[in-house]
Amino acid sequence: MERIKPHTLSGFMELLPARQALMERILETVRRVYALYGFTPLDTPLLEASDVLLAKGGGETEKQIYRFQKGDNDLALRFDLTVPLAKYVALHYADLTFPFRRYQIGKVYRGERAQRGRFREFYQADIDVIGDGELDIMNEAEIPSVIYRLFTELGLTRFVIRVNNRKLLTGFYDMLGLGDRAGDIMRAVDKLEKIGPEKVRAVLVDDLAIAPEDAEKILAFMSVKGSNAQVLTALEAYRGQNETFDRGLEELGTVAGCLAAFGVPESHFALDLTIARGLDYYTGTVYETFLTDHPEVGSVCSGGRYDDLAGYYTDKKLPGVGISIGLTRLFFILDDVGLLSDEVPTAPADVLILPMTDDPGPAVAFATLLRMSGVRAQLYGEKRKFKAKMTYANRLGVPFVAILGEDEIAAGEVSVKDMATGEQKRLPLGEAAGVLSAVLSGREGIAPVKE
RNA sequence: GUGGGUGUAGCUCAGUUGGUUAGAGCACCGGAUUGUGGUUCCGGGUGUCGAGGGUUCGAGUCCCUUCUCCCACCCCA
Repeated sequence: MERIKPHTLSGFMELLPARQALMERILETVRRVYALYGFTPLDTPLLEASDVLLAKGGGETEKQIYRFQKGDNDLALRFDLTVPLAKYVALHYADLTFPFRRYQIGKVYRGERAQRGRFREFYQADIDVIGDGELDIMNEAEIPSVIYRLFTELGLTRFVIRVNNRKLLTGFYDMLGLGDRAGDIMRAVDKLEKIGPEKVRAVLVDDLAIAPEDAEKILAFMSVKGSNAQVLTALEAYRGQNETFDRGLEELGTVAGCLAAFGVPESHFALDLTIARGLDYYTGTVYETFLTDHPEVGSVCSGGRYDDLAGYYTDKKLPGVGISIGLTRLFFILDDVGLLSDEVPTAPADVLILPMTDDPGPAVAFATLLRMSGVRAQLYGEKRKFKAKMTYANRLGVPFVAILGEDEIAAGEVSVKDMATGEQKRLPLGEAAGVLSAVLSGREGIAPVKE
């Protein structure tokens, strides 16, 4: 028989058990924090009708989406969680309560070429607040606090949430009479940090045919840096020339002004005029979160305010604000730089029970007793040499082994071995269960990431 | 989609101007130790040299085709 060489497609992450356990822990943390802010869980199909997913049409989406035929059905894999949300909200509009706050964690698919930190299948963890007709600015101000809380609970300390406002930018470009070029310009300016001001100037002037004096004004505007207060003060100089700009400045001030009350320290928050976000549907506050030590992998969390979520599906005006965390990318980089915690108990069980006799009854009964006490217990039933059983325990990383041989069974006891210290003790069954339960509780609450 | 690399053991890699039976470390398996793992010692190579074709007395090595994966761009989490 000819064997097929097993392989996993590039751009698809596949983890070994210990790593997967850490990933699950991160997923749990994300769910817990999102729920803490009043977001309700939502799930939607991985697969949708192509006409639904591609309602917007054209552009990168069409190029990158996985699309195929099954019978007469034209299907596509979701490439983000926002479009499915738009469909969902339009479809169930009558049954939802607005503002609708949902979180969704799921895999999305993009048929682009994989590279370091770029995946073709990856987890996104989204939150969005959808308003019916209107949505207060406070929702935009609250978003950074969710990011801050979540990243902190994950164990991260070195990250910065960068915030900008699209109205500020479009207003500014309108002032220069470049409103219709805003998209191209923003994309060029977005590269400032990566390629430097000289190259951005070249792109603006040579590639985009922007007048040199306008390019100077753009670069001067983008060079506004400093504390939040300093940036806001510097922006005051532009006030009064454009209504949209002024509104953007107000909004940015409001968002920055709420930070302290929301518990976000200024050290983890930066007004950054170069942030624009590639997606063109943002209309207000935009967010990008970077790991301070690893800017090269790009944003691990981004999003913003949009005015029209579901215009392709409904007449209802549904403004919203949301963010998406690239969990797979985040996990990849943390693992890559050795930041994933090695203190998290990733063993699949706390106690491995080794029956030494032909009759498994006593071992099964002890396993049941442990599980009743909330201790994760696993039975090892294979008839192998004792040494092999111990090796198995060692490789699983279980902290305790419980040995039930003839002597122990006859005495109504069990030998409990602490794998870390090598210490071994014989205890009555009930007492052993109590001791293990007590020792093992209080091992929770360790962040999945160390810093 | 564009451009550039790569491919030898489970992993990281070495392999001379083409030369006979393809190597190292780690990992893994067995034993020392039949009720004690993680340390130590002894033993074991587990391989379609990515695939197909060609040149040659002879190909891991040279040529062609193809696939794969990686890196960068585009774009993005």
